[in-house]
Amino acid sequence: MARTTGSNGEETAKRIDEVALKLFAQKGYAAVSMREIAREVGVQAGALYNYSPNKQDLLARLMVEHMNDLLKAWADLDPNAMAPLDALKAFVLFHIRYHVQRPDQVFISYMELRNLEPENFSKVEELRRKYEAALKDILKRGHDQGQFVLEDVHVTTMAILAQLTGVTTWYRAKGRLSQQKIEEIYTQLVCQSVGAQSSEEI
Amino acid sequence: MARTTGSNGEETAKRIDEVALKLFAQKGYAAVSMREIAREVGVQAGALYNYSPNKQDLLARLMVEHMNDLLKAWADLDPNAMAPLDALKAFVLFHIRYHVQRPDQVFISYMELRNLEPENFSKVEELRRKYEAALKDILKRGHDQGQFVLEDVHVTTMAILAQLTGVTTWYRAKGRLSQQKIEEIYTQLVCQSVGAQSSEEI
DNA sequence: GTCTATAAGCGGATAGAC
DNA sequence: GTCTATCCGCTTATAGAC
Repeated sequence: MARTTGSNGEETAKRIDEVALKLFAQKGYAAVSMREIAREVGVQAGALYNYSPNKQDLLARLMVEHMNDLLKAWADLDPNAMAPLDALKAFVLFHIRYHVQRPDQVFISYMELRNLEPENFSKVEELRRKYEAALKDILKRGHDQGQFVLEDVHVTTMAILAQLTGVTTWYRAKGRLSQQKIEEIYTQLVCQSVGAQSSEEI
Repeated sequence: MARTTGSNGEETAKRIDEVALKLFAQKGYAAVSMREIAREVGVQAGALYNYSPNKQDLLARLMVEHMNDLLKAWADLDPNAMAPLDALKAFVLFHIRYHVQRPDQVFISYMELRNLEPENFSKVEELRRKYEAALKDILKRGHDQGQFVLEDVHVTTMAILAQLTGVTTWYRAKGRLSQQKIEEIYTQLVCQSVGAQSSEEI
């Protein structure tokens, strides 16, 4: 079993993150032991501590990195240049596609918040708020310009986010509906929910 | 500390459920120990096993009882007698009010599913599907009668449920908005999302 | 960078006294 | 019905050899 020769730090680091992510998403942070992660990576438990000072840091790092990636990916679309309705549609598509491609990252970043120690919680929460603000800005712009019919920007933001994030709980690649079809359904649903047309004026 | 005299089985049973529910919701099932539950109840850990054969059963019982209560409460409203739009509004109000009154029960019944052993999971899942079917039936009736504009009954059901359940993640009794105001916002949002008017024809 | 070995403690669960 | 005491496996994390 000992494979000191041929060991490869970078490869191990990558595998630890992959394995930890998968197991945390599957069973929950508290239910997964460092030994279990190590076993699946193919190293002994002690070796994990070359990459994270402790279990908590491993979780926090996964979550922070995910949130940063998410924010960057959204910012790369340059959404501020879009009209509110276009931006809203872009957000719906972006959010669903991001979920479908990285279900585990998205899942733990919502589910494992309560297992973060206060300091780490604050970091992740700040990034989460930034992501929420992305949708909030779109709704605010659309509301201010009279294009969206909604009662409260904040509540509507939270409602739409919960709705979109919920896709992870039931989406399966081999399911009844194609991903594209699901995107269409959600686009229509969200546009309708803010009183806008999803597919007119093409 | 020993208080054998004056012990009271029924009272203890109730307190165990209350405490376990609170702690499971706060920290997650796997992160809560039987000792911690016992401490908060005011008994020794061994005493808990007079009420549940093991920790898993304690969780499963809380979840099954909650789902049964939820289904009964909804059925008591006699929703089948209502027109689709009225039934949809009733569902929105019911779901939000139920969440706000029993946030912990609702929370664990969604979050702790993955910590249930297969047999218990099946039981809870069946009850969950029944609850989902309640909303699904409303949407189907409204769609069949041409009152709702929606692409897919199942996906729309899951989307609305996720949206409504999401209220627990941010609702606070002392928050900016009254519960009634939040109910209004969600009613409008949901009605709009299925292409129906929330407040016309009164 | 990884291993083995181990520290130090907490986990679920049980037995038997009262 | 509750307590005390206990079994024993598993937990995170560290130390030091290679």
